[in-house]
Amino acid sequence: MIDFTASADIVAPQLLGMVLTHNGVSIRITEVEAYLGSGDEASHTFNGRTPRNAAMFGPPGRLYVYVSYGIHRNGNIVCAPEGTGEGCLLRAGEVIDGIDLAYQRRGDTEFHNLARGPGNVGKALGFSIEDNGTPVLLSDREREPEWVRGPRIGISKNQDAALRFWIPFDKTVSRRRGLPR
DNA sequence: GCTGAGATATTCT
DNA sequence: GAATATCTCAGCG
Repeated sequence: MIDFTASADIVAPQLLGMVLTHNGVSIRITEVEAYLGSGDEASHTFNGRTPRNAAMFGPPGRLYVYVSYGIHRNGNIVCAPEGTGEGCLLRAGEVIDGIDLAYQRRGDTEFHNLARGPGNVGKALGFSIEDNGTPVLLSDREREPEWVRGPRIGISKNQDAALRFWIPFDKTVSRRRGLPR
């Protein structure tokens, strides 16, 4: 079982390949990003505690959901001891259960696009603001999959930090503008 | 495959 | 009141 009181960049690779179940849909996690508490300018918690990011300072192993660009619901798993403010952003996954429900929420699309990209993960799993602080349902994985780490995506600060973790060559991992596979 | 534009909650001044 | 944000989609090649 994962020790969620560890730092986010320690927990992140352990999440890869695990099955997350929420609101009737299960995904196998294929891509995550770690956001640290201090010294990480890109983290929501960098400028201290606010009503929005309160859940990230709460007990680890819980959910932190926030609205991105006013449109998307992005989900994080809270890491590190309570009060630290670290988390792992769920960037992509492969839907393995509740597929009908996922299609219903996402509309007609390619199968591997169902939970490809952070906003789409939130949509497929039906994240909402009310889910803040709710426990995360994770299955144990049988063995650790192969994974790699690299720079994060879609942020404007501290891009050089290699805090993105993903399973290489997986169809469901978001391939952003001309970045390495 | 790549580019450009749009959407609004939250925070900062 | 203004700026920013852990993006996504349609439209084109």
